[in-house]
Amino acid sequence: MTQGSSTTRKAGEAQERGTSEMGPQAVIAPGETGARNSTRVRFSPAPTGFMHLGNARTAVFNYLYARHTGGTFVLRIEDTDVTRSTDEATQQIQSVVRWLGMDVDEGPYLQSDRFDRHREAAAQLMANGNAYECFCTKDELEVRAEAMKAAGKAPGYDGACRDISEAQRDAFRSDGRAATLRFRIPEDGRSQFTDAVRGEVSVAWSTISDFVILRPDGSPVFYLANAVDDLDMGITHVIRGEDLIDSTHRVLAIRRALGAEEPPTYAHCPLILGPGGAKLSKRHGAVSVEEYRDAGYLPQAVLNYLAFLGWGIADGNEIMTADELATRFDIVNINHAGAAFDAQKLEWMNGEHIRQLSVADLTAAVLPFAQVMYGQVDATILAEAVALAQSRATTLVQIAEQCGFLFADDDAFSIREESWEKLLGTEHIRELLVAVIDHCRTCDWTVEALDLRALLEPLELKPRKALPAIYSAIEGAHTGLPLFESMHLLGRDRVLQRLSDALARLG
RNA sequence: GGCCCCGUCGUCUAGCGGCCUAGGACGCCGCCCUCUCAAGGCGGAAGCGGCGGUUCGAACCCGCUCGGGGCUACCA
Repeated sequence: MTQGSSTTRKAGEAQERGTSEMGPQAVIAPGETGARNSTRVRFSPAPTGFMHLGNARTAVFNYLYARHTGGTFVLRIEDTDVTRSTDEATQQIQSVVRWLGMDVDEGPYLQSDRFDRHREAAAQLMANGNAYECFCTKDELEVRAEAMKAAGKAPGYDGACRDISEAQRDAFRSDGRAATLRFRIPEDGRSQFTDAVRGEVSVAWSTISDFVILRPDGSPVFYLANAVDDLDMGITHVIRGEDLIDSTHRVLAIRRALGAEEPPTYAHCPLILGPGGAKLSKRHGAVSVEEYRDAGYLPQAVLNYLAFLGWGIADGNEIMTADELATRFDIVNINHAGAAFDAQKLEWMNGEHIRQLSVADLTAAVLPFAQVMYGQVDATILAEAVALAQSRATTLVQIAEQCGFLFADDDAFSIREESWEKLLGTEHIRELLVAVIDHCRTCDWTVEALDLRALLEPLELKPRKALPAIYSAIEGAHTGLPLFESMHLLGRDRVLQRLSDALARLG
């Protein structure tokens, strides 16, 4: 609960800042090219689960557009469904947004802090005849919807309470029935708006039935809260998933009924699909941002990848920083077709970003993973190993694993099954190990002196055939970080120990 | 069922009536480099869902068809 109250307080503060932000004069910091313009976008997820990649992509688009226009990026938590919303999810959303490097300019606002305002708007809608009380119970609605479906008709609300008399309403109330508030949809005509990515979107009102805007417990439903908050918060651009495109007609209707003049610009983005084109789900593997974070993905890589899902530019280079993306990003380049999530491409992109990091930065990123795996690690040794691993890994976890032979306790060191087989299959393996041991006992402990290739010729062995065995003995795998550097980092004693262990194991 | 949307290599995409014998990227295959593995370099296979129009000319415009998706909640 501590978490919850701190979130609420934070949201409240931000809210005040938001309303008092308009000072008499806008101050432009020296060196800045211009004032923040009036573009206001918001990322407004429902805190009902983990941060899905689709949600994250929506956040990225909004953030990039805010930065592109010099506008304001607002975070609003749509927790109108109190039964499904959790404080943990609210925290996770913020933590993921922060991890991805997206600075929130305003918020987080919690819709649950604004229920009074939503109820006020609902009262206004009731007063001007755009909403009415509905006393139908959920069970009744379900039964009637089934019946309509069976009759081959659209299963929406049948308007039973639309025009009942005050006397009937009183009767329902004295029956102890609780009322929801429904929005009154126009009888005929069409709803129409211009979508920045879809163009003209229109639908007949007759296909939309009166919908609930206020629950019996007084909490608002999405449509109401969404309309009111976008209005109150001065949102100018709504960038979100295409799954919400049909709800736009309802939100816009509420807006108008509330007396709003100009609607915001809506931009509905294609959904992110799983492999095969089906909806992306847990069946397809990791679908939450947290999972990628924990698997050793760099935030800048995830952001980069997500930016190019459903958005594209002609330029060949796809590896970009957040700043470059913000410069290039624009709504006109958002695609129409759904985009399948490609974990392989994300992995490749992560590798690219890993390679762009300085060794110091990469080491800092790998350190927490290495510590979880091996306890305390020597930062200097780690940095040297990371430098060797940088071009050999696509995730931070892989790097930590490749460095494992340096940090794992000696009694925990083991050789992979297939690598031991490789060693066994190596010609003159005994002589080779003996020669390497002899060499390592006395040679200078430098990378140059540890170049084992000179030892191979007398045994008539090729590096390509023979060295993997030594890789196995030293690193526990026949593939790994460059051998001579690795031996140098491991140190003479441990190298000799591992080599003689291997020799002994040969029997 | 109804309403709405979408359709370029396996995947992400460029294309916006002639610049397209369709470009780039991931993945895949081959070669080079090389102490393993990678990284890197070079090369290759692979696509306009289909059918009709319109036009001198269509990936781009129109119609139909097929396929995919979304919505149709007191979820968002």
